[in-house]
Formats: sequence, C-alpha cells, structure tokens
Amino acid sequence: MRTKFAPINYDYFDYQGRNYAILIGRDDAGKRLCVIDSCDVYLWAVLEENLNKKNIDNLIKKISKIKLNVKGRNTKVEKVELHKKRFLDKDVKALKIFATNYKDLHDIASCLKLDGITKRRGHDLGYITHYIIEKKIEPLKWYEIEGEFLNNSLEFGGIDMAYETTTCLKLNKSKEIKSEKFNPKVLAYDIETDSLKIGEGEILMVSLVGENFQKVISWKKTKNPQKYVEFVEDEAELLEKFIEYVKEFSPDILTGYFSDGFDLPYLKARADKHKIRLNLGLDNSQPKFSRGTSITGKIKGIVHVDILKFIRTVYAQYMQSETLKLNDVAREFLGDTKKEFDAHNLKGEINWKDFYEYNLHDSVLTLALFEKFWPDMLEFVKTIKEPLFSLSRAGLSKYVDSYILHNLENYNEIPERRPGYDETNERKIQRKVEGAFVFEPKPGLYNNIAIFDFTSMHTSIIISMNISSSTLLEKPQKSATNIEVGDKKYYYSKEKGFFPKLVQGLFEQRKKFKTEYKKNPNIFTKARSNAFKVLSASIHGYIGFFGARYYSREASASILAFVRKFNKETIDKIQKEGFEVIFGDTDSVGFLINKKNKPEIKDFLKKLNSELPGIMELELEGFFKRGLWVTKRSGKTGAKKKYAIIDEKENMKIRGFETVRRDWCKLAREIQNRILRKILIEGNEKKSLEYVKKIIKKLKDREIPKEDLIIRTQLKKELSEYIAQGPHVVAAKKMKAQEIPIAQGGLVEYFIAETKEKKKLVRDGVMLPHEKANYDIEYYLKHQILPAIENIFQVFDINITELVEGKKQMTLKDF
DNA sequence: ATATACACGGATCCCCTATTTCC
DNA sequence: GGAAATAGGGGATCCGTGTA
Repeated sequence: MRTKFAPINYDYFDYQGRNYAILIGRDDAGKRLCVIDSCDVYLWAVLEENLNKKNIDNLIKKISKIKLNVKGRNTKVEKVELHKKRFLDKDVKALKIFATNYKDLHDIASCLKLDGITKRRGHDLGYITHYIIEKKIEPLKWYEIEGEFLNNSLEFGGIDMAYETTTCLKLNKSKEIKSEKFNPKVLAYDIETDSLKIGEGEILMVSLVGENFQKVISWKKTKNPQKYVEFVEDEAELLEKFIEYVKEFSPDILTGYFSDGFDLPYLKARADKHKIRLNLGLDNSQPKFSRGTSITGKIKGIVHVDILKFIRTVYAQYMQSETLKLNDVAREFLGDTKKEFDAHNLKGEINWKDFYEYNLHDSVLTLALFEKFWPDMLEFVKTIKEPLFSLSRAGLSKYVDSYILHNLENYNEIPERRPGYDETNERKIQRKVEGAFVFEPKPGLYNNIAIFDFTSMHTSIIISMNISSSTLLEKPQKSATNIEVGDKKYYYSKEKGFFPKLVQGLFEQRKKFKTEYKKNPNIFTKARSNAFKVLSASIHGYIGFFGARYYSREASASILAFVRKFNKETIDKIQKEGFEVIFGDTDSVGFLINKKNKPEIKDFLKKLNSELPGIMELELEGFFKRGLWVTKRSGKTGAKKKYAIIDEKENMKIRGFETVRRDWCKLAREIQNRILRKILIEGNEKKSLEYVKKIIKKLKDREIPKEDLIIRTQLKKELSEYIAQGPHVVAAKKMKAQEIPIAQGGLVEYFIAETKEKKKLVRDGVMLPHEKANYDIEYYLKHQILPAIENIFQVFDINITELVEGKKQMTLKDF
C-alpha cells in the first residue's frame, strides 16, 4: 500500500537478533500509522596511513570472521568494505564494518584493537540517530511511503498485534514530499495532590485539555460542579478514568509542565499502589522512567513532552521572568496566569469548585504554552533532525552535537566519538581558558553615546579564522593564520576545515531565515530564524564544553584570544579617531560622539568594517542620549558590566544594576530604577534626592508593605551541601521545619526582621513571608537601599550615606 | 554531567590582634 | 598578674546572579 506519512515518535526493538525501527506517525487523513523499518548497522575502523593492499585484505579477512555471543545474542560481522573517507579533515582509508545488532557494536569494536587500525568510530550515535542518518526519514517531515500491511502477522514476532489500535506497515520505499505543516494532536494534563512528595499523598484530581476537550476527573465531590468535572468513586477509579480518556483522545503528544519530575511519576506511583497498570503506551506498556539526576518519563508510541525542559534550554536565558514557575512563564509568554487558589494549603474548608477550575486552568495554560512553542520545537526538530522526545530533553550541547552528526556526510567525515568518563574528567579539571576583555569604564554621566557591536562575534571568528580542533596545525606554517594565547602561539590551516564550513552553513542559513522572517513575519519564520540563531550562538560554548565530541580547548582559547584582539583593536581605532571610549565588553564598544553627526559615525563604521577580515562585521547597536556608569562598591575604579543608558525615545536599558537582580528586595530595586530613570531623563540628580528622602521616611515610619521587602534567592544545592550558612540557607531550613516544600532549585523567600539580641549576623533576623514580625529598618536602609543608590549619587559627589546617617542632627528634619 | 568566561557584591568564615573579664 | 573569653577588623571564600 502507498500513503503519506509523517513520523513523530521513534523507537526500536529487536527481532531475531536484528534491530528494527518503529516509527509512529500520521497519514494525511490524520490516521495513526506505525511503520517498521530497518537499516544497516556498522561502525568505522580508520586504518593506518601506509597499509598496503595485502595488509588491508588480511585485516578484512580477519575482521569478517568475528563472531560474538553477547547476553545470549549471536552477533557477527556481516560484511566489511573499504572506503575513502575523511576523519578530522584528513584523508583516510577506513573499513566499514557491518554487524548484526547495533547494541553489539561496542563489543565488536573491542575486538578491533588490531595492528593497522588506529581508530574505531561511529558506534556511539544511538540506534535512532543512526537510523535517521542512514534512511533519511526525518521526524515531522512528510513522506510518500510504500509498504506491506502487517495484519496480525507473525512477522516481527507479532509486534503489530501489540499495537492493536494502529495500522502497522513494513516499509519498502519512501520519498520526501513537500506538504503542509504537520499538526499534531496534543493533550495537556495536570494533577493535584495533597502531598508534594511523589506518591506519598493522594491524587485528588486530574485535568486533561486538548482541542475541543476539557475534563477534570475527581473523587472529591461537591454539589453543582462545572460541566467539565466528572466524579469517580476513589483514586483508583480516577486513574482508570484518566487512562481511558487518554486512550480515547489518542494524542500524538502528551504534555505537562514539570510532568517528568512530578505528574507522570506521581501517577505511576499511585497506580502501583493500587496495583493498576498505567498502560498509557500504544502497546499498552507502562511509562518508563530513565534514571539519572533528572527523571524522564517515556510512553511508548506517544511523545511525552515536559514543556518546562524545552523552555529552560532554549528560552530561559532570554526571559524576563525570574523563575520558571508555570505562573511566571505563562504571564510572560501568554499574558495569562494561574487561577487564584492556594493548592498547597489544604487545611480547613476547601472550595472544591475553585480547585477544579484551578486544576483545569493549569492544563489550559500548559496546552497554550505547548502551542506557543510548537513552531519552535518543530523547527528545531527539523534543523537538528532528532525526534521530538530527545529534543525536548536535550541541552544546547546536544542540539549542536546532533546538528553536526546529521550533516557530517556532506563532508564525507567519520564522526568523532563522545568523550569517555576519564576524558571528560580530564577536560573538566583543565584550567579555564582566558575569556573576553572587559574595558574599565570611567564613572560618570555622559551625553550622546554610540555603541558598536560585532555580529555573532565568536561564530564569525570560527568561520573567518578557520578555527576548530582539526584545522589546528601541529607545526607552525608561514602562511597559516596564527594567534597568541598566553605564551603559546596556535596556527590554523589555510585549507577550510569541515567544522568551520559546517558552521558557515549554519551562519548563512541563520542570515537567510532572518531575512525571510523580516520579509514575511509569522510564527513559523520567526521560529526558524530563532532556531538557527540559537544554534549559531551556541557553537563556541559547544567547543569549550567538556562533553562535546568536537571539544577543543586550544580552539576555544584561540577564539577568545581573537575576541580580545578584535575588541581591543576596535577600541584603539576609535580612540585614535579622537573619540572617548566609555565602555567595552566582549563584542561591544561605546564611545562619546562629541560634535560628530550620525552620518559621520556611520561612515566611520564603514571604514572600520572595511578593515575586518572574512565575514566579520561590526554593526551600529544604536545612538543613546545619555548613559550612567558608576564606581564599584569598593574603591574608586569603574564598575564593569553595570550601566544604564537611554535612547532618544527614552527607552532605558539597564545592565547589571541591582534593579535587574532578583536577589534584591523590590523596594531597593524600585528606588534604584526610578532614580536611574530620573537622572537619565533630566540629566541631573536633583529630583532623585527628594524621592529618596520620601522613601526613607516611609521606611522609618514602617509604611513599606512587607511584600516590597521580600528577598528572593534560589537554593542552588542540597541544604546539607552548604558550607556557609547564609540567610537564604537559614530561610530554607525554616521552611523545611515548617513543612513548606523547598528543594534544590527552588526559590527561597524571606525578609529580615528586628531581633532582640545584639545582632551580628543577618541570618539571625531571617523571617519567612507569612511570619509576623517587624521589619528591620536599619537592615533595609544600610543593606538594601543605600548600597543600591550610593554609587549613583557618588557620581554627583553626593555622599548619600553621610546625608542619611552621619549628620543625623542636621538632617533629621529632612528625613 | 548536559554551552563558555568575566564580574559584582553581599554574607559568612576564619584568622589575627586588642581589649575585657574572670579567678 | 595571667589565662580565658570576647570584640572587631579585614581578607578569603562562598554564593547567587548578572553581562556578553
């Protein structure tokens, strides 16, 4: 039979010792299909350079005879071929060694420690990645396929019968076709429990939300519930009903928010308790949880997506919100928030109807978030060619790694291996490479500033200077690009390496899709542009990441040395042109334009650009009306990575100041923000002083609401791991004692209260938000407000601390 | 385990010295 | 008068969170 098909979920199974890929997806009528296919499995053995034909033939003969029995499985070398390949930019002869079962490639590789073989590669990709590379059947793309029905057949041990509700096909042929976007069927879910510890409480209700589908199932009954609420007798029945509805809806994707870490394991634990099979899988199997630091829940045939993980990988660093809680993320991306309901305080009277609504709305938000990020996930899946499941769990290094692996054959390259345990540790303990250059600013308030910055600086250096692990030359060459790193000098080949070429491809596509987005802005062009932007920006981080296949400390150090060199040279050139440089950090430079007009500055920029090599480019970030730089808290030197600027339209950009830091209380942040704004708009500090006086009076009169005094700090490690007992550690301990849930990664909230004892330590005054106590006026004045504004007034030669404290008598009236 | 380095700044830790307290 | 306790100064370190 012939049909259209888009694969969503990839899995594999063994039958008679061989591997088969099992692809679950949809046809163009929306019907679910299960496609079974196989591919050659092999690894590469790179040969010594000077082997003659006879040596090679002997080697092939020897290898062809390898037979193994691993865990009761017979596996053998089935075929050996000699190929001309490239490995790390060198021409090599390599043997392609085919074997029976992918899982045995490691054992085959151990048999290949033979004379004449220098490297064994390509057996650590994972079967699914290997399959996609081999067969080019990529996730979420459309194919026209031909195959044979498996109708209760015994082929493959009757696997089609396990997938009883699904049509199964054995694939014969496939061809990619251009077609509409793929629209998956998505179901979001969320549970509410009376204890947050996995499996320790009871599941009170569960909500399910999909297209035209809203359901809350609960055994906590009340009169006149909402239409979407369905009652069951007890928790066991709730679980059964949940399974039933998931099966009935039959989603491609089941999504939750933090569902890997909470909802799915909870459901499984409670099902186990009631001896119910949580048979959500299309083959009626139960979810499987991977071990490791963070749990991952996998359901056969359905892609379980914990949307939180994708957001954390791709968006967290660009987000405004200070936590990744559903409420904050929904507010930022959807403009919607959770329903008001204290689900953690279930003592006393519970308004169940509110609770149902709260539960439903969490799923509504989760689905909305999924839909919001679906274009992004789709584009990433297509770009890195890995299935949605692995994409949604991977970090940026995995994204880059996958992109490289799936593009290697364009360069006839044999893949490099993942570093082993020892190698990883060795890389970790290496001294850090020197990073970027940061110019020390001269504190002050300045007018008319221009800022230049390099476009994708690290990436364009990799491309322009041909930097990678394999283009690094062992010996100096006269014509080669070279760069001094410390007391060493590294040389890079003139001949373009596959890695820089691959990065160039990425970079050019990034430019192309950015243009496409600007011409035709919609969510899909935006997502595509963003996917390439994120990937392109992650390359340098990848090279310096200890787990990377193409890790190179030398390359990373060289890139950073070039970053410093170009930044310093640019600063030099700008100064030589007669401008005063105010700040510079990594890839940007800010300077005073003085009497020069904008076209003159732009001409100057053109001149600078004409002197840059390769694809490197300096661009105008903008003209700014005014900017403020302050001193460090200690000493008189200018503080780096801390400034506030304002453009002609009075858009303010604040970097590094306490205003943008979540571990300062709202009061301090707001005062600082208002002061910065007043100063930047008016060009002086007069009105700000008045404002500060007003606030300090309010503070002293205890008129500041407690909410503005709450300090939020993340608990980065386990409580027991802390050496220093800082205020947030003490607060977390208090929470534990009061049975308020707090775990590693959670946000701790507290305020500082007056204490009777002659206090020395801040932590002695730590109080949780709900605790009743008088806030410590002195602490908030000396440790929050003054530190936040002191350096700003310092610029105008005003000692605000002295004004407030030192001359109390004189200023009593003022304050 | 899951991209990098640079930087700020609060709070505690820890050592030292001077001063106070105790017997 | 001498030993022990205490205060406080200051650098080192821990820690979290920014910028790029």
